[in-house]
Amino acid sequence: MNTTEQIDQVRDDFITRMGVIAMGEGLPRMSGQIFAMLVFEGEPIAFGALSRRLSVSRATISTSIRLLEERGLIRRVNKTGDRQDYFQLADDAYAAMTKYALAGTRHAKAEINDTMSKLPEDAEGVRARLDSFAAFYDTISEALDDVATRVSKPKI
Amino acid sequence: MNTTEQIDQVRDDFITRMGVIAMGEGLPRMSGQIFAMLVFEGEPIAFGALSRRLSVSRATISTSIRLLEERGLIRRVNKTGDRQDYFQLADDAYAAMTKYALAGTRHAKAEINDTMSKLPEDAEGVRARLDSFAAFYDTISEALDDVATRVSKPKI
DNA sequence: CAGACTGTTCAGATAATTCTGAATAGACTT
DNA sequence: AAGTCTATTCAGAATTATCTGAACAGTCTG
Repeated sequence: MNTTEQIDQVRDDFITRMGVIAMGEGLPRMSGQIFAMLVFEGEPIAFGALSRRLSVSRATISTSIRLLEERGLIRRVNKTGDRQDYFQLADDAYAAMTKYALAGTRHAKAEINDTMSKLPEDAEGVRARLDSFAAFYDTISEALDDVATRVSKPKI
Repeated sequence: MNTTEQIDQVRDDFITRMGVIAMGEGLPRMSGQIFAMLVFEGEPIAFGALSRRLSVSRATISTSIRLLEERGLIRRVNKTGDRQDYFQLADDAYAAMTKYALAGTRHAKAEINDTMSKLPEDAEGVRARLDSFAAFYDTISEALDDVATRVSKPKI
């Protein structure tokens, strides 16, 4: 087995695993696999190549790509002289990932707070418990906020 | 509208919302709703009451409960003189929740590391990119670990 | 012991997600 | 302009997740 074959095998394995990990994080498998492929390859990959190498229809690539773009995880780039779209990791992909999670925990906290605001004055026990719950999401949010800044590339 | 009716309405609304939040965090809606109900009520709730108040079959309660127990989020308690099982939040429910997430990020990092170990020596670019990816999960893991300790009740 | 009640399991039903192929529209080439 | 290549959209197919009812085993009660 030569080096190229070895790398191909490692890459396919990595893609498979990251598809599973992605599902655990609330992302569709295919989006995770595309992300994994972009991490692995580094350089921009063509739309058609994604469809071919992941053995999946162009329609699926299109919708998976959209999700990744919406979350700020990937970037669409043009190669002059080629009509295809190319994709690569966003510069701040990991920060974007973190911020998305952060938005989720903040939203959860907001929902809890909103619930609390509707409680009658005398519902002290409930209020205390919801407060603890909200505090938990707050603690996580703080931690994620910290991660986001640590992970962000310093803009020069 | 009296206070009891008001609280009932707020509770049902809270349960609905938390079902949605739970889905966003990779938990089935019903598990989230049960968890929400236990947070809201504070005191132990009977198996039958869960089925009735969430308008769902006993089979569903049984499997949802199992998931929550496996994750250490709730506790099954006995009431003397009552054959039903009762459930309440685990003492360290929020810490358990955090630890579960932490296990996920550590697993992700392990998968990436495993992939790296299979790379041929000369695949420097790939190695560097996977290293950044792993470092990201590491940063999140650290943050979650910190949250876990901050959220844990000090055992007296 | 017979009957009532409890929680679990599992096959099948139901609902939700994800993927595909066909249709479409835009852009480039000749 | 006609033909080719591109990405997107969308209705329906395929897959996956979730819920249910029935069967079951255990436990209590009379």
